[in-house]
Amino acid sequence: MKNTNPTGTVLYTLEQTIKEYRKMAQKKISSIVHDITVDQCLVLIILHKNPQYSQKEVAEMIFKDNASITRIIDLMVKKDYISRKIHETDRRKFNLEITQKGIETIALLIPTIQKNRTDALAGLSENEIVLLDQLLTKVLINCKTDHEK
Amino acid sequence: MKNTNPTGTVLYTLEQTIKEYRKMAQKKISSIVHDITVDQCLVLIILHKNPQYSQKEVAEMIFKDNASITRIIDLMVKKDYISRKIHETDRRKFNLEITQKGIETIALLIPTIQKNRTDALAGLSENEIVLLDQLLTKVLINCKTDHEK
DNA sequence: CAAATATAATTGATATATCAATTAAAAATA
DNA sequence: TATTTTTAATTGATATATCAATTATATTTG
Repeated sequence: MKNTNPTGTVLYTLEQTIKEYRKMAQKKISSIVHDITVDQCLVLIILHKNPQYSQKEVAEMIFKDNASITRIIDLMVKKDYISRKIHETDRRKFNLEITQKGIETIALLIPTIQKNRTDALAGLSENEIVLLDQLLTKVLINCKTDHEK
Repeated sequence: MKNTNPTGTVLYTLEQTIKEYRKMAQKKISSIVHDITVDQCLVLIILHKNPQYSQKEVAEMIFKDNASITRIIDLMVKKDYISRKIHETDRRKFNLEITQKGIETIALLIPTIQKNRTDALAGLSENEIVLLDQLLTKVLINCKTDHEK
């Protein structure tokens, strides 16, 4: 009875879980702010905490590649959440500045974002959360070392 | 020291882990068969085990929505992995048949797919895998019940 | 049976993911 | 310093995700 899912592995549950979490989180966020995605929220939060980050650094923080982050930030600039200014000392980079609208949006959404996380983890003890993180990290490292060689 | 990741939750590790797994799996699969994606492989496997499944049933099995599965199968039909025939008794549905090329591809890829999974879970005991699955399922159910209401 | 409702699949619009190629600028090195 | 190599960001191509609207067909119900 352990493996009833199609491919017989926990990796299926992993896939399904993150998908449901994303759906749930997006639904809650959309109900407060209509023109923002979960990923765009994360970019705002990262930049809020680390105003000096380049696109590349933001990308690494949320596991996106450079191409994805370019497009995500393009959209955020269009929607006036962020502005791009050329970096003073390294002209390959940008300074990314959160706009007033961006700041207001963060304030509006932070409670929701935090609630999404606690809701997702409801019923798990502190120990279980730590354990989950450890087990996931093992899998993560396996995959990383595997495809980096 | 528990949470060093940007948003301070295990959900980040979850996101990162599934992304690395997908990358690793795609890389290994691409090295054997060049014109197929991980998701397309899954469709082949599902149909192989359940030849009578409709698109909708395949979709549910791998957590895709109808729109996604329509497009995935479109591509697979174009690449001659699958053929669509109208269902005899319910003309809203299709019978999806794996082609000869599809069957050969499955045979070629199954060892790789299985190796990907065991590699990803290397170093985890049976108990740990069961535990991981249980913890993930708790999160999954939290998210589902949350956004289904 | 006819009308209303439900279901399977498709399509359009928009966002993200991935890979490869490109550009511009910075850093390293001969 | 001139040349080579790296790095940051962009762009193009293709695949997938999500939502909403639509089409065609089945099923239910009045």
